[in-house]
Parts: sequence; C-alpha cells; structure tokens
Amino acid sequence: MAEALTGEAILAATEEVLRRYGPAKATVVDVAKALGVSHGSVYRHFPTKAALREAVTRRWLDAIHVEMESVLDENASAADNLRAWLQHLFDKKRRSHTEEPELFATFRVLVSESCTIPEYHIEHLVGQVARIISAGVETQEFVTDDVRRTAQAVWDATDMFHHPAHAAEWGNPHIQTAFDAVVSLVIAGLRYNRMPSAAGDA
Amino acid sequence: MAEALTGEAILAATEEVLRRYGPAKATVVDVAKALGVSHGSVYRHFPTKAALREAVTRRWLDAIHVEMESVLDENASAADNLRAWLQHLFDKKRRSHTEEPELFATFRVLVSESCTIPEYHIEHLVGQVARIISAGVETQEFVTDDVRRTAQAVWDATDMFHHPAHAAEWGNPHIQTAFDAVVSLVIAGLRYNRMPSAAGDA
DNA sequence: GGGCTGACATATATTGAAATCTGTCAGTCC
DNA sequence: GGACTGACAGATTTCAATATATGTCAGCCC
Repeated sequence: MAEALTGEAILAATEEVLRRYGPAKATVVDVAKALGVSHGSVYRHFPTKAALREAVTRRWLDAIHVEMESVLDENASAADNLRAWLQHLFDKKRRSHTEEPELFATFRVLVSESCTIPEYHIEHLVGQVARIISAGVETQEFVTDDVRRTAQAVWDATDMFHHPAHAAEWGNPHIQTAFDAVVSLVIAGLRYNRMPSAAGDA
Repeated sequence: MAEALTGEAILAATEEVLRRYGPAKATVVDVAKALGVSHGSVYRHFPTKAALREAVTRRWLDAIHVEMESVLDENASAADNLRAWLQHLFDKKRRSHTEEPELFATFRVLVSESCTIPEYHIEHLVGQVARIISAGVETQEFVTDDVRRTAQAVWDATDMFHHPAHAAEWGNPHIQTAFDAVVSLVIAGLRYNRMPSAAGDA
C-alpha cells in the first residue's frame, strides 16, 4: 500500500495541476489522476472543488505573507520601510503575474467571486502596513490619529499596484514611475495626515 | 422624404439602443431600425461598429468633462477644490453605474479593449487635476516640483473611485469612509510633496 | 472499521450546425 | 450625382445535442 493520502499531498498536486492547466481547465479528476487515486478520495478531504481551490490559494498567500514580514528592517526609517515594503509587494505580484500566470489567474478568479480569501489576504497585509505606520508614529516620523484607517488608505491608494484587476498595466514601461510618484505622495501625506472624522468618531 | 440622416441622429439613436440593450446585444441593425433606414446607411457615416460605439462614448465622456469643469470654485482653497472635484467625479461615476448601467458597461468594454478613448478621458481629467494643483502651488498651499506628474499620482491614488474595474465595490456602505481617508491622505501629501527624480530629470 | 473505489445523478462545458450580424457594393431613386 | 437600399460573403453568435465534470454513496478491501 502507498503512503496515506493527506490533505497536504492533495494541495501540492492541486497546485501543480493549476500551474499546468490554469483555473479554467483544471478538474478534480486531473488532481486525482496526478495522485493515482479516484476523485472520490479527494472529496474525503475537501468538501467541494471551490474549497480545494481556496485552500491552495490560501497556502500560496500565506507564503507571501511570511515573505513580506521578512522585508521589514528595524533600523530603517518608517518611510524607507514602507517604500521598500510596497515595492517588494509590487515586484512580487508583478513577477507572479508573469512567471506563474495560472496561479495568479486562480487568485484573480477568487477575487472576482468575492469569497473570503482575498479579504483575509488584504486584512493581513493592511495589518503589516499598520505596523509600519505605527512604528513611524512612535518615532514621530508620521502623524495620524487613526493608524488602522490610515493603513487602509495607504492600501487603497496603492491599489493599482497590487489589485489583480490592474495586472495588465504592470507591463507598461512607465509603471515604475507611476508607482514612485504615488508612494512619494502617500509618504508625504503620512508625515502630516489627519483623518476627517468618521461617523461615530470620538 | 424625411430629414437627411446625420451623424448626430445616428449617435442619438445608438445611445438609445445601447441604453436599452447594452453593449453585448446592441447591433448596427437595431440602430438602423430605430432610425427607419437600412444598416448600410449607417456605414456611410461611421466606418465600423467600433467607431460608432467610440463616438457615442466620446460624446458621453465630453459631457462629463464639461460638468467636471463647472465644479471648480475659484474662491475655495485648492484642497477644498480638489476634494470637491474628486467627490463629484466619484458620485458621478457611481450614479452612472447604477442609473445607466448599460452605458457604463459600454465604457467598461472600451476600457478593457484598450482603445484610445479611455486614454483621452484620463488625459483630460488629469489635466483638470493638474490645474487645481497648479493653483494650489501658486498660493503656496501645495508643494510639488512636477505638477503634471503629481496630478497623475493623485489620479492613480484615487483609482479605486473612478476605474470601472472597481465599480462593484462602489455599493459597499464603507466606501465613502475609504474615499475620505484616501483623499485626506493625498491632500496631506500635496502640502509637502517632492517627487523622486525620474530618469532624465532636471 | 475506515479509507478508498467506481457507478450514478445532476450540473456545467463543448461542439457544430443554423441563425444572425458586420461590412461591402452594385444598383435604385430622387 | 449623391444619399440610400438590399442582396451578398465572411465572421460571429446562438442553441441544442452531446460530452465531461462535480458531488454522492453503497459497497469493497486491507
């Protein structure tokens, strides 16, 4: 008897199948075939095809989250940290789009289906931005009265450079110039930003 | 004999047909039928269906351009002007998306086909932003060493609130809060922004 | 017993033939 | 003579059939 069929093995095989065929063509039967089992076995570990796809994407995103954590430099200024972090994320997404288009397309499908995965991804990354900003507020490099909300604003303002809907523009030769301009503007804003009061504000 | 068939009459009929059927279903034959002529006549005025669609969209966008011009208030501060202008544009696009979904969808199609129309639209509106920023620099309310590039950065940073790819999010109840946060951050940035040197900079 | 199989019902995707649409143009009619 | 028509060729879309995929489950095998 071969090794027991684990969820992890299924995820690895699914990622491989997605890489090869893309989200439109990959089937559960393909995954089972790659593992040498019947497709019924796959359903013992994942209730639906959608759940399987989401689990693979989540694993992929988690790896990105870990990588992004490692970009932060405690000795750098908050502005430098934020710029480097945003640049790294942009490069990462751009490379992913060109070098593993099928996995990227899978993520794109999940975004358009508005499942909870992209929400989870955004929440995590905005959390990292919030930590960078928070450190900047600590050293009085940045000014803000609502770190979380400002972090979300930084995320939204740089949307073009991480939202998959804009991936087609990432090949444009001027995109790096546009990125630099937006990031500079945002960082300048962080040096002296006060949020307008939201409904129910203190 | 009826009135001579003019380009303007064809555009009006096409807009009506697009409103009714949307870009996916509207045909040149429908337009001709609405005008009581054969579809061959339409081709006497517009070389292709795409050209016709673009002409209608251009007319629609031009009306928006004119309306946006009228939002500017010479007595207000540059910051207030910019905020009001961005808010007006956002409201306009949002209303267009819900109240004339088929025309909005037509614009969306042109954007995804990357014809020159959206480029023209963006160039015009970024020009208006540049004028607001320029006035702000004049009064020393804003600081920037490249008005045009900064205007483009403001446009890019607020992308979420005017790019049709994000239209689905415009119904979200928190979207106004997100808008306010981004605009505040951008305006704060304009008060003390210096662009990084681009290649070939002075 | 518990993980696996494989046949099954239902849902989704593919296919190819028929219908419709786009774009052209010789000819009509004022 | 010049704006319009309507028949036409080729491209595209539609629709119904057929095929493939998803998800279930009774039964098999270690």
